[in-house]
Amino acid sequence: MTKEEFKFIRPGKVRVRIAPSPTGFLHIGSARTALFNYLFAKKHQGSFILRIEDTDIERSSPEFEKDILENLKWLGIQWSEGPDIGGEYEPYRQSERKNIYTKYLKKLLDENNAYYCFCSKEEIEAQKQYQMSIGEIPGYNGKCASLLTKEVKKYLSQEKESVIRIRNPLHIKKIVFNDLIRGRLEFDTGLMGDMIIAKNLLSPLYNFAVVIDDFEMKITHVIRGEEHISNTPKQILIQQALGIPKVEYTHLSLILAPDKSKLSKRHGAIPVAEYRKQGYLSETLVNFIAFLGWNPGTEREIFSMASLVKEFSLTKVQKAGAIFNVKRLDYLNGFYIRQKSIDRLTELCLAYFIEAGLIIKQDEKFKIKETKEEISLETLKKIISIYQERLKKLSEISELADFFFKEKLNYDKNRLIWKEMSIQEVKKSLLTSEKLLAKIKPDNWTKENIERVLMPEAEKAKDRGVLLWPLRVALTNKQASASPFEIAEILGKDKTIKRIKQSFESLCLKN
RNA sequence: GGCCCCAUCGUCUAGUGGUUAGGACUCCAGAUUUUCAAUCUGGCAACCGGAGUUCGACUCUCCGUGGGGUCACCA
Repeated sequence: MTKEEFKFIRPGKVRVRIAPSPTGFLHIGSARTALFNYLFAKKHQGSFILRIEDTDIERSSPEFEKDILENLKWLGIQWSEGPDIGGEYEPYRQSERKNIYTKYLKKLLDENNAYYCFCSKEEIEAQKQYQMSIGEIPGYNGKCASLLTKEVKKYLSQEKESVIRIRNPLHIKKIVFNDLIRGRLEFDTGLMGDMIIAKNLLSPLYNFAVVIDDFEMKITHVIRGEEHISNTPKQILIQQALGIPKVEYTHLSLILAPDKSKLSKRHGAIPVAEYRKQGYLSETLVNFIAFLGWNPGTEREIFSMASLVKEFSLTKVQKAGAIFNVKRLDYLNGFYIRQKSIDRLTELCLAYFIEAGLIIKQDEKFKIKETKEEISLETLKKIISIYQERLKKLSEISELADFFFKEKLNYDKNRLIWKEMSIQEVKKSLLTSEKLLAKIKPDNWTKENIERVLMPEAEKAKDRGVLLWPLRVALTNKQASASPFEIAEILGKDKTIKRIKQSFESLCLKN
């Protein structure tokens, strides 16, 4: 822990939260904010709270909330508090806390720190236009600020449309707070008009609900995206009107699209669920996201969640926004795939085979979809193991290994040809392979034996590819693949011989 | 436009007054290899500009420039 950070932290007392609104899927940006909050909490043995900010009923949806919860859990970012539902915690929801906001709203109104405003939207808009036209800063002019109680009551009883505004205390000229990443930040309150904090007693608006909740939930540190910097003075103003303590604010730089704009719904903000579907591992995403704007200051770059917790420090977070670099993500994912045990990797990959319609699962057994022939888990493991170090994303496995599950391959004649070989030479090469392989007894059909039989023959030519390339393509019909010995072993003697014959025949066809 | 934030290789970054400016990804070359990966070795590549402070600035200050955020009865 750095000295600066220490000033603000009492171990065990830290309480942080993430407060997503369920108006979209969990994307990388909010996942990172969640992760940093989580790491900070764990690092200081504190609490990490999930609060769903669904005060905007129009835009919120349970579908999004479900997505947020699921993917947070998948990433291993587990909240440590909330209504208990049998060993698990529900998140807090603002929609379930309305009476709390009402209480504080009434208090503010009673103490005359807030007031009803009956100005129409049109009126406000016109005023704004006018202010801008004469070069003034737009802001509410305070027309309703001095309404008599009698008048307010009258309008209210008439059900005249209204909102609740907070009174901007004139004696406060400047709002200053210390951002753990950015240092001292200062704002001029003169620039802020009396802001609307609620549509009515039952419908608080964002800035108000946040302040109340952070206070009620005893949040010590608010760690959120940079887009909230300008909300912070507003929230501090509300705290002061309410007479409640300030909390520590820290603003994380944004994750940027390749054009340096903010990652947004229409520009590259890919849902976490989508990465998951493509076959990125959660440990990849966690490691990757953590390093977007943070770095332990050493040269180590591979970190599990546990080691991240150990090393994490807010003060080491970069101030500038970071561009999301997919190439690096892929590299990391390849790394983590290579670390997986073959059992676990198989488990993960099977779903992709099934989804691609290559295999089906019936009564706990796997069958090749095309032939209904059973395929053992052992065989599937072998298939996956030979592609383990080639995989960048799990989803690639079905494309890479599809030939294991197909009866006939549509050979590309040219692909069977190695370098400058003629068709005749390719045919001869295939014949040689077939002849040699036929001699191997089925019981001895292992990759070692296959290699032992073929290699001496391949060595005879100055270029091993003369024998091995046509064979490999005969077995796979692919430009690139694992070694023919490994593939032949998995395919079995019969299928191997059959494929060599099929490819030979394809060479005999005109075009 | 107002207010605010930011600025080291193409990208993610280390660096807190004196360094051959380090690492990782990408890219390139070599080794290995039937192919593609993986792996190993090597290479290309950066302090936004200008003033100041200082014996000395990537580092501190100011001014530019550039990029970004935000200006709702959304969150």
